[in-house]
Amino acid sequence: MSKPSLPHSCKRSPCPIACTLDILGDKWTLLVIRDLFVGKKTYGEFQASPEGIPSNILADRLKRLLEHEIVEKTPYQQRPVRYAYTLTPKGRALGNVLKAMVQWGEAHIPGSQALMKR
Amino acid sequence: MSKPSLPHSCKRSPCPIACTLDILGDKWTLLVIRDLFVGKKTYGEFQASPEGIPSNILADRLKRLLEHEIVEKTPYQQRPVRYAYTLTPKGRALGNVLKAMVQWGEAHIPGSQALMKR
DNA sequence: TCTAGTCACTTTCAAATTAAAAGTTATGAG
DNA sequence: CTCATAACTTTTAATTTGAAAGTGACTAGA
Repeated sequence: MSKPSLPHSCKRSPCPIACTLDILGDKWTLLVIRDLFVGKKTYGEFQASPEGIPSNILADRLKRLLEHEIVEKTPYQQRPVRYAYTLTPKGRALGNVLKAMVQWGEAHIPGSQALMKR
Repeated sequence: MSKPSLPHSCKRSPCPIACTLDILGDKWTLLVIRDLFVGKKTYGEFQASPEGIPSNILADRLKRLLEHEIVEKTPYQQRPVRYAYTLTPKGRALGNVLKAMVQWGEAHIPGSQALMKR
């Protein structure tokens, strides 16, 4: 017994950065979370964002975020049933990550400009 | 003339989060930057990190980080020539992004524990 | 000189992921 | 019926990733 089998989500190492990237280290996940932060709630609204996330990727990412309890899904109407996604406290805690990225992007990437309020 | 052609690095939209993710939105890039923050400098040191980045991916990411002037490469010896990578000011400015990820990971991912100093 | 070893990559190729587009399901409106 | 909408799912091709082996420039040792 050499590898002590990392608990839970930590797939590669116990480093919190590696663990975080195992969940949201890709091109799309944090954009969905950004959308939730600015008040978007539905599948259609996420799809309508200017970056144009592919539909299958969106479905996959929402599923992962649900599994990790970063977002919640509740029906906002019956017949036909339609869903609203919202951030959990765990998801809202990602605000600082987004904020740091906004700051870095605005300071260092020419042409980037904040759309996010706050 | 409908699409005003986004300047420079902004591939998908002018949102600073999207622009930032265009550069470092993947599973490995921020781990290399983490390594640089803790003082690792050489290709071999990056490869030796516990997550085990594949060699071709490491080469690709270092190239991208050089292109974006997030890291610099300088020979630290001749005959045979060997290189040291270091963060530029632009790269060091990513400290807040890493810090936010460490905080979130430690608070929300069971089993994750900081290895990074400060 | 021959052999082994180190470092910093590069190449190869199979497997996994992503992207684009079209299709599905449930339902209401006309 | 037929059309429209929201929320997905499926299909298929293209791209990216990962694992492993290979390369080039040397150095040190037998």
